[in-house]
Amino acid sequence: MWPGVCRPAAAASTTPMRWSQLFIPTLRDAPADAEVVSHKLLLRAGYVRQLAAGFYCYLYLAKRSINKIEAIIREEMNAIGAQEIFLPEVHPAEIWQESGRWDAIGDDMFRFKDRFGRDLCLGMTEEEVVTWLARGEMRSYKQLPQIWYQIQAKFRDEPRPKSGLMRVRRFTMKDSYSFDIDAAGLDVSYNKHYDAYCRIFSRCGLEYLAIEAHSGAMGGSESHEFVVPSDAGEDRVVECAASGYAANLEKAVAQAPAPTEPDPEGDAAPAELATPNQKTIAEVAAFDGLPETHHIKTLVLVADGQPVMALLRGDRQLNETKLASLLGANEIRPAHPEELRQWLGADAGSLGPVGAPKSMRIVADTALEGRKNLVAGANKTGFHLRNVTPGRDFAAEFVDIREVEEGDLDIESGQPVRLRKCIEVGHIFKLGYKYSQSMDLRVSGDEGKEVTPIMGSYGIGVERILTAAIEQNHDEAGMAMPAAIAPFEVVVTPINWKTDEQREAAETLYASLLEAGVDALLDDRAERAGVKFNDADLAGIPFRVVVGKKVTEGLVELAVRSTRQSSDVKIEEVVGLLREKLAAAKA
RNA sequence: CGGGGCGUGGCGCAGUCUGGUAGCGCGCCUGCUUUGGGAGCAGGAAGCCGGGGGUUCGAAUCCCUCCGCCCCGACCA
Repeated sequence: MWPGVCRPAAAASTTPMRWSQLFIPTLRDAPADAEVVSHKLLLRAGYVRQLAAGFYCYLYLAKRSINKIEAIIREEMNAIGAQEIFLPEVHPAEIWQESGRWDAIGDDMFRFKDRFGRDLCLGMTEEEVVTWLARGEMRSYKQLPQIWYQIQAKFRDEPRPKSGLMRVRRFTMKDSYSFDIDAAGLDVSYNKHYDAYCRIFSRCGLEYLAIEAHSGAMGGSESHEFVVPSDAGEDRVVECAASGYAANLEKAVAQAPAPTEPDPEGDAAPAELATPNQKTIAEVAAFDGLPETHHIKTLVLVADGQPVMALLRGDRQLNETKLASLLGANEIRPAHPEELRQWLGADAGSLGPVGAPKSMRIVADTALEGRKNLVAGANKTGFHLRNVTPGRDFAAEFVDIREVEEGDLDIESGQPVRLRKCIEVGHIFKLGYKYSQSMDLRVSGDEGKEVTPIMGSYGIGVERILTAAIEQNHDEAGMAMPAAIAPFEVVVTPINWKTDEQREAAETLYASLLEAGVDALLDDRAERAGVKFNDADLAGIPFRVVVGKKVTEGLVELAVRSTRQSSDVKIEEVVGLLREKLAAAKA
């Protein structure tokens, strides 16, 4: 009854790696609700199943792949002297209240109460916990620097989970935290992470970019994101091949092309122009016959309760992130129509800086600096003003608040930049003193005085590496996983399991692969060849050794998943050849 | 949270408009044949049609309501 019992004894020790015994539920058709490639393939290849929106079960293949990713991360983290720890995923509200994030974060945090009514949350990240830990135990500058890391589940109550494992509510993160005595020390810890991250993503077989990033709600100064270019990504990255500049669109800077025509000459005072029902820049430009670049786009926003006027050249878009960081605002929203009428006496579409209340802060994009005789709203519904000259007719702070667009010119090289969608796989932050200060972490310094350590925090999304690897390596047949993170390195596929020579040769070959340290799988199913080939291709196993008729001549076939090339190889040479190919693929 | 779509065996879908007690393909199980890219034949198992309420002699189908999932947007370390 038990198949294993009547099999040759040699096979008994490795039973779990026989395909016939594994639970790999491959699907011929992709479930209808999967949209992006990696999501479809993860489902079809039997890697994952969804439990609920944003919550996934990782089946055997996914788990093996994730284990390999984690092993690479551990090796590289250990190599920079980071110490692995493991923290609770449930946190008491108190520590988050101390840092101020209990209130700052909002609905993204899963919160609940225990039986006694105490407030708890599921960890989204663990700055508070490590700071609490350090505060209790760290006494002296002599104990610094420290780098602690863990690989742990993280929870975020995403408003819209999507795209398979790309944006989920429970995921695995490698998060690390550094404590240093001063900024120079933080630079060292930060750079160690930067280098380790480069090695990790390379070893995982990803084509990635390290880009300048916005530090967002994390606080802190410098920040880099590690991203993988892919259309399935959600981050937009500005890149200049000539200079090597790369930055998240949220903070990217570039030079906007010059206005399409020179500014009109003359120094006439602003003059009213009736523009009935002409609201958008495009409408007004069509109406007055001037190019969009000769118009001032006026946006009124409310930043943490304070009204702010943002001015842009007509053809440009506001970058809210830039504006928010300039203002130091947590929350920014467009002003309501009633507010506009109250503050400026006009409706959206006719707003402008001339005659705006003195109390209103006005921020103008640098692309408006030095311009003259432009068109702006008159703060009178249905009217605009001609001959508006910044500096003369209104005062403003000139700051770069515009969003970079494809084709804008790189600051350094002057070459056009390009915009690419990317998947964020890692992010590193110089936190500064945000947590050590708010949570009273101090150690004694070398002169006996207390010193506040400076911190950094560093994250890697483990499942995002898997997702990005699939997005970057697939074809019609399925995944073509990088060897370093594929669930198995090699699959041995006998064409006809009932043929004694093929079965025995496959068993022997499989055993010697295992002995040689190759992570191999034996496809011992009584399926037809096509089924086995298709499943192996779907699952993305990098190398396949086919044991067919030619085995009687001492030949097997070696197929490479990524190139879909195959060739006959002498059976006694396969193991050595595979070891070479694997070493090369994982280098 | 706004807009759109979908919920019928494991997967993909039809049936809903026009009410009559559920069907197709793939997969699964058994047997025989077959065996180098998702085999053929024969037989078989499997669905309270997302939940609740209502209308009706009768509801997958009509009405009300709730829930879930996907997509676009908002949001997002």
